[in-house]
Amino acid sequence: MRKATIKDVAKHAGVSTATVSYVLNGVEGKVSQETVEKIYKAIKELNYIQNFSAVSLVKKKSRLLGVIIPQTEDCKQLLLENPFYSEMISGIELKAREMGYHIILSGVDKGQSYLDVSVQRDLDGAIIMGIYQERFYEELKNVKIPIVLVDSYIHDKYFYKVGIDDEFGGYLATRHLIRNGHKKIALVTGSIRKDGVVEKRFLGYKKALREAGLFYNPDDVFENSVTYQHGLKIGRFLSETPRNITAVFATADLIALGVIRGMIETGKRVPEDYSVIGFDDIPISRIFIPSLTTIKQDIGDKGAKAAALLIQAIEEKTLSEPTREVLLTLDVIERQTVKNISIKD
Amino acid sequence: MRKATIKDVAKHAGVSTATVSYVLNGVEGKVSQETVEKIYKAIKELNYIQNFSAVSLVKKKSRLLGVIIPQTEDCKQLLLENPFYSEMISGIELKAREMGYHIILSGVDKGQSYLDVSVQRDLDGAIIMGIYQERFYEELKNVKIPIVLVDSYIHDKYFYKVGIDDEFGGYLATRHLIRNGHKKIALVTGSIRKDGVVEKRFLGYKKALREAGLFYNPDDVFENSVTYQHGLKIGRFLSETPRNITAVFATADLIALGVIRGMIETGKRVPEDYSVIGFDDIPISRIFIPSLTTIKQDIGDKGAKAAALLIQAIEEKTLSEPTREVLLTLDVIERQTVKNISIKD
DNA sequence: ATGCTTTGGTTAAACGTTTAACCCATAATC
DNA sequence: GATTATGGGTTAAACGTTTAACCAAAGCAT
Repeated sequence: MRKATIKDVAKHAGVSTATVSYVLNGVEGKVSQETVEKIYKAIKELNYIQNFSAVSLVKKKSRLLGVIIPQTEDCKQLLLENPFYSEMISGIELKAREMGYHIILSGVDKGQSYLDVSVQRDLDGAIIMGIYQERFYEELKNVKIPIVLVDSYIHDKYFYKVGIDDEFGGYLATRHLIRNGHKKIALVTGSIRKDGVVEKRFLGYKKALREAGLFYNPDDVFENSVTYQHGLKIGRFLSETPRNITAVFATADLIALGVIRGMIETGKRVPEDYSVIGFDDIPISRIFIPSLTTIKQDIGDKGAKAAALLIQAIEEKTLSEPTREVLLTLDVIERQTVKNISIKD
Repeated sequence: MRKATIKDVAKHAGVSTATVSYVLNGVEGKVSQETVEKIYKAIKELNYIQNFSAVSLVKKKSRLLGVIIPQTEDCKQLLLENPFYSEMISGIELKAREMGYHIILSGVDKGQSYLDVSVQRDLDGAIIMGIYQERFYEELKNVKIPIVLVDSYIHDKYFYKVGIDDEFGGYLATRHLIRNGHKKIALVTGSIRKDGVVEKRFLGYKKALREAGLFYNPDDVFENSVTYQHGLKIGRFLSETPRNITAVFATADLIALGVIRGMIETGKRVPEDYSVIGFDDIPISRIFIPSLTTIKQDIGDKGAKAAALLIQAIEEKTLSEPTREVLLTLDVIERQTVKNISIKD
C-alpha cells in the first residue's frame, strides 16, 4: 500500500491538489468551509502525511535546525560527555519541537566543513556551541541562514548570540570567596582563548581582586583544559606544594570537582583546608560529596532561549536587522565547599 | 548569487544533467575519464553542493537517522540529563557521520506520534532508546523502515536490537558483593517493567543469591525510578532503620550515587558500614568520592554499534532477514565502594 | 444592463534531482 | 559485410509539493 500523496487526497476529495495544498498551509479565503471538511476527511481516511522533502524543495525551508557541538581533541567523542552540553541540547530540542522544528545534531570535523551539511539539507538556521577557528565563522556566514552562537564573544553583528555575563560571573565567584575571608585565591581554568567565555571569567576574577585591594599574581592561575583531569592535577599540586592559598575558583564545575578530589586524595579537606567554588552548576555538583558551591546558570533555559531566538529570526526574516543578544541571569549557589575563614572559632 | 544547481554544472561542463548525476552517484561505465574531470572542475568552480531534499524526493532515501530518547515524566526535559544517554548519542552521531548520515534527535510526545516525523522526513531508519507503550512499537512497525531498539527486550523479530546481557550484569554485580562476604544485599532500582533492562538485572540478582544459597527477601528490594533522588531516599532509609543489610546493588550508577550520599548524610560510611555497587559506569562514577565500584558497559561503543547495525540494515535492504542482535560485553570495575567483610581485621 | 469585486476554486510551471529508455559511433565477432 | 556489443552519452518523465496566474459565478452598486 503506497503512501498517500497530495494527489490521492485531492482525487478522493474531488478537488485539485492546489486546493489541498491551500488547506494544508492554512491559506485564508481560498477555500470554503465545506471543502475544508471534505479534505480533512480525505486526509484522515487515506492516512495522508505530508512529505517534507518535497516541501523543502519548493519552499527552500526545511523546518530543520542544525545544532553543532565541539568534539573532543582526539575526535573520538562529541563533547556531550560534558553534562553542560547535554542539558543545553535538551532545552533546544524541546523548544524546537514545540515550535514545529526538528534538530540535526552534529559534531564538526576538521576537514569537511559544516557548510556542506547546512546547504545540502536546506537547514533553516543553526545553533553553534563552543568556539572554533575564525575560518569556520566565515564559512558559516556564507550560508546565509540565521545563526545563533552560544557562549561566544565573536564580534560580528551577523550572528545572534545567547550567553551569560561571564565577566560578572567570574566576578561573582571571586567576590563570594573574598567575602568569606579569602585573600589568596587560585584560578584553575581551561584555556583562556580570545573571545571565549573563559577569558571573561578571568577578567571578572581580576576585577574582584582589584576591587578588594588584593594583589593579582599570575602564578596563581593554572590554565589548561576544561577537564576533570586538569582539576585533579592542580588539586594535588596545590595541596602538596605549600603556598598560602586558601581558596580556588575553578571556571567550570568539572574542573572544580577534579580539584577537590585531588586535594582529598592528598590528605586535605574541603572546605576545612581549602574552599572551592565552581561555575555552571551541572547536575553532578549537587550530588557530589561535598556538594559544590558554584555559579548557577540555567542551562536548559539557555538552550530554549537559543532555539526561540533562532526560530524568531528565521520566521521574521529579520536577517539584516541588528543582531539581538540574550543574556541569562546568574546566581551563586552556596553549598558545602566554601568556608568562611574570617570567623575564628 | 543563486546557489548552483546540477543544471548549472551541466551547462558549464557542456554535458547533460544526467551525465553530471551519474558522476555524482559514481555510476560505473557511463562516463569517460575526460568528462569526469571536466565535471569535477565545473563543480569546483561553481561551488556546487548537492541538494538533499531533491535527492530524497526521488530516491526516497534521506541519509537521515532518527534517534529518539525518553522524556522526563513532566515532559520538561529530555532524559539527556542522564549521562548514559548523552554518551550513547555521541557514539551514534560519530559513527553515523562517518558513514555519511546525519541524525535527527527527538524526544517523543504522548500525543503526536513519532510516525509522522519519520514519514515526513523520509527517515531511513531509527534508533529507539528506552521503552515505551506497546502502541508505540506497533506504529513504528508501520513506517516500514529498519529500527534498532537499544536496551529493550521487546519480543518482535521485526526490530534490530543492541544491548547487553542485563541478567548477567545483575548476576555479576551481586556475585561480586557475595564474593566480598556480603550475605544480606538490598536491591535499589528503577521500575521493574516487563521487558525492560531492569527486570533482567533483577533476575540476575536473584540468580546470584540462589546460587550462593542465600535467601531472597522481597523486602530487600526498593523499586522506584532511575534517579538520584530515589537513591538518596533509600540510602537514608537504610542507614536509619536498622536491618542487617551490609551491601546494596543499585541498578544504575545514578541511583548508587544517591544511596551513598544518603548514607553519608546520615552518618554512615561507605564502604566501611555499607558496600555499594552500581551499574553502567557513567563518567561521574569515577569522579565521585568515594569512586564507585560498578558494572561497566562501553556506552559510546554501544551507540556506535547501534548506528552501524542500523545503517547496515538500511543499505542491504535486509529488512525481511532474521533480526540480528548485538550484545556488548560487561566488566566489573572495582573502585572504592565495596569492602571485603569476610576478612576480619 | 454594465462593470467591479469577492469567493472559491483550477491549471500548470517550478523546485533540483535521478534514472529508464533511447541513441549513435566505433569496435569486435562471425 | 552484416550483425552485435560496448562505451559514452542524451532526453524526458517522475518524485510530491507550492504558488502565481487565471477563471467563472455570484453579488453588488450604479
